[in-house]
Amino acid sequence: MSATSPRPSARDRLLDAADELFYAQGVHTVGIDKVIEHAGVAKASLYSTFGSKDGLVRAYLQRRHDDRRNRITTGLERFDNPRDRLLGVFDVLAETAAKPDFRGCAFYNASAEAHPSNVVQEEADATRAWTRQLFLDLARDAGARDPEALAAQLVILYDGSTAGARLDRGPHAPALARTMAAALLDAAT
Amino acid sequence: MSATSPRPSARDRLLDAADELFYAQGVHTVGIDKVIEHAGVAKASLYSTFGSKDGLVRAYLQRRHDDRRNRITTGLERFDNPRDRLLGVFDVLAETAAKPDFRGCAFYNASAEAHPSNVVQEEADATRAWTRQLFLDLARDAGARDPEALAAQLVILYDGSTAGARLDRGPHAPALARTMAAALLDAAT
DNA sequence: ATGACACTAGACAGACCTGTCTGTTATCGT
DNA sequence: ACGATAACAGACAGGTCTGTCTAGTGTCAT
Repeated sequence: MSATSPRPSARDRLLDAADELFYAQGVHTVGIDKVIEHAGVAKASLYSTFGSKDGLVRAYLQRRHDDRRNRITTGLERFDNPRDRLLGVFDVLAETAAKPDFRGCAFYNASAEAHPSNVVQEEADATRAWTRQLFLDLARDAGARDPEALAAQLVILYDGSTAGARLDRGPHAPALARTMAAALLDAAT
Repeated sequence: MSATSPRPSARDRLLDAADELFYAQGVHTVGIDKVIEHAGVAKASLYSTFGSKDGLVRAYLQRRHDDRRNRITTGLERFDNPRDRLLGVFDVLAETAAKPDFRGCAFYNASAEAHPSNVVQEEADATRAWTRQLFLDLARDAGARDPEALAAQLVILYDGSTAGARLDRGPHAPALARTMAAALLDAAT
């Protein structure tokens, strides 16, 4: 066996541990010691790799952003027409929210833990801008009369059903948001 | 002058300070010492009144819940027909979100700071149930064919525009949600 | 005026936090 | 074979956190 896992680098193990712990318990609640213990890594490795806890938090959020982008874009590939692709965003959300470890939007959560850390603010803004642009592109492709207006409405449905899924613990809100989005789209084309 | 402020009790000053600090900076970030200093109160008074920090957090959330209920119900009194009253919930939200110190839903924020504290969970659930019932009553009064279904949709708009107002820092999302709610209501009666 | 009560001030214990630093081991390219 | 690199383990400093405890102050009803 040569291709079998030559043990991931300290960096990767740290990111894995950070993802799991920060998302499940909050970036502020989880201390450095818990992360390195869970990663099986020395503290010096963390600080030589990421510089500070803030650096690790930033890397965690960036990876969350990447993962989310991939999850959505690959999730939409299975659809072959613009309408389904637009609504598919809510399908993907419903799938994600159905998982037992779903805890809502990592960016909102991190941002709510305050410490007006601009690190979090920046990453949250970046992800939000991406989402808005995604809906704008999809609305255009689907032939909406006013894509900007439709996109803004879809963002509200997306945010609302994400929050609802977290607070009510289940994918009902995303499923409902999908039917609302369908009605919106039909009225807007 | 006899009726002029005989200095509020330690309890009231603690709640005022907790409200201001917890909401602005998060229940986890803000320590006991900051609260008592801001309230001008001795630490022993806090612990004899509320028992623990968790007790103070619970009282803070309960007062938030009461304030919100009052804000909404009195805010709706100015409307004289069911339709405006239903949409008025979003007007009130837009007014609240326009204030510079608005930081989103206190319950979601506190819950996002984790420590799977059931105190927070309980209070959040209570507020959510109240909101759902409010929309249900208003939908019924407005003559919706399926009040339950309409209420569920309105909750999504409410959650989404609250989150949007926080993350995008302004009352645009609530205003948009109001027009969406109007369309929903017109289609459902 | 006396005792109950609400409150103040602040020291303290014990835990936990971030970040630094020392010293050791293993792997790899040359 | 050797030096660089990456990683390990863990002690330590300095700070902050919650919660407890002692001791003193002011007010009010009896």
